Amino acid sequence: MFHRVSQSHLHLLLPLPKHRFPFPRNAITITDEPQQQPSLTETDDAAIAKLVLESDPRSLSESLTKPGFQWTPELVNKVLKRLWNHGPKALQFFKHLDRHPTYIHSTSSFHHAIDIAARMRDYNVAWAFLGRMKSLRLGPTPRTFAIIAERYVSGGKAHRAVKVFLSMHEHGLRQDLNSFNTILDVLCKSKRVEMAHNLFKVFRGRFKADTVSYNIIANGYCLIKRTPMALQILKEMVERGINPSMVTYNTLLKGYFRNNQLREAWEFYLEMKKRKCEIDVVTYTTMIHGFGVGGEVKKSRRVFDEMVREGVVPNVASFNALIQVLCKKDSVENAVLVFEEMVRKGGVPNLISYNVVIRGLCHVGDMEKALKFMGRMEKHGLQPSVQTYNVVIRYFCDAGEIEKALEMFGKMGDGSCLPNLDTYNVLISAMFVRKKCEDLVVAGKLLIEMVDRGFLPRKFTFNRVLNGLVLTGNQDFAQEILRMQSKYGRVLRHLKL
DNA sequence: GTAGGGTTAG
Repeated sequence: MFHRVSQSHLHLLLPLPKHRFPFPRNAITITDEPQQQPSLTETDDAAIAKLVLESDPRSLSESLTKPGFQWTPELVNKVLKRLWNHGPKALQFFKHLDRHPTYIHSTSSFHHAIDIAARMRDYNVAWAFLGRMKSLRLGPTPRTFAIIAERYVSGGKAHRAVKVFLSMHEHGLRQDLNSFNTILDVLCKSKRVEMAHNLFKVFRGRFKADTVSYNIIANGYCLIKRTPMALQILKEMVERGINPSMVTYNTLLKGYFRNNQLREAWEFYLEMKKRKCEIDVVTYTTMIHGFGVGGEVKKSRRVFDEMVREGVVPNVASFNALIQVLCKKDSVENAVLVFEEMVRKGGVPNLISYNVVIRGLCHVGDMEKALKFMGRMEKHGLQPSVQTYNVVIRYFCDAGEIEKALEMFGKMGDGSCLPNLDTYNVLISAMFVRKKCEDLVVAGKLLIEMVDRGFLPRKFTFNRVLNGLVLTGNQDFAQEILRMQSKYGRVLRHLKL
């Protein structure tokens, strides 16, 4: 019963688009005369991303190497960012351009490519890029190793990350305090705090650990809600004659809130004042957010007023904190009032402001107003992000408005903002609520599409879709999905079907 | 781009 499915997500039900005329006319002019190089416009990166998405890999090379078109690192980076959620296409683009007769990739583009490859856990490709950088004498730089280490840690290979750091010198790079702090931070941000702390204890002497190093470790312990340990780190740094900074104190303060220790947080703040700390905008914002989500909305507002009284100017983050608090613990109406107040006072809402308000509106079921806010973003020079779409899609699904969710998803498919892992997960789950045969077919198509785009579905998702298809008599399609496993065998091995 | 505040559910 495909006829009930709306236009906007037809692309799921149809074969992939065939190669079309490369660039939208006028967006880019390709000429054979180098003298007439077109000037770059804002739409170039969008048009190129679209071309890459739609064209056949074999013909792509020619289109990209047409003489007369001027590539710049900035343009290449913009295109890579647009293709961020389509790793394979992004890398295809990068590799093709790497064979361009005259254009040579910049270090930052290599970093994007390495990041994308490693995120897909294709570490071999990432290292191959590093080798290519080396042969072009563009790197590697400390940043290159930071990226690789970060991806190893988030891929569950923290030990490899540490190894990479320890082998930096083999690539001609000095291990210094900066790179030491970076690896510590990478480990801490992924909650491998013990490992970071051990590394820290081994090397703090050699690298002369500084305030930053200690702050990173203290923050790590705050992230895993071990504030006593964070306090211990603070004590230790003082003992070793290293001065804590406002960053240190704000880190601890946030740690107390995160651990739901509101009283301790307040006492810590009073202590800061007693010690004549110059309470800054971060301190206040931390408290506005902390007290609010802890349920003390009045206190949150009082802190906001106190900040203004003390002559500390609230910035967007401060407003966002208050808006978020009101959405969660008060009413979305009041949150919107604060949003409007900020605009009236000349404050410029950013992506987070919008996402917070939109989520708040969705949460109370006011989808109409949420969409209105989405439309307003452009006035502030913003475009809905993948998070914006995900929120709206999620709440449409929760409300049972599957068609509208798919319609939203269709808008992303236009290429303005590619869906990410969360988008697919939310949408695939939603395909089970109506218990309709055709919904499961869509779920299957979504599953194939996400794998195609370099996302790894959870084993659960995979089995759920397969079972659903088999139960609804779609044996053939289930087979097709199983075949996909062998195609992507290496990547999907963890699924153990 | 060595560190701190603001965005994903109940």
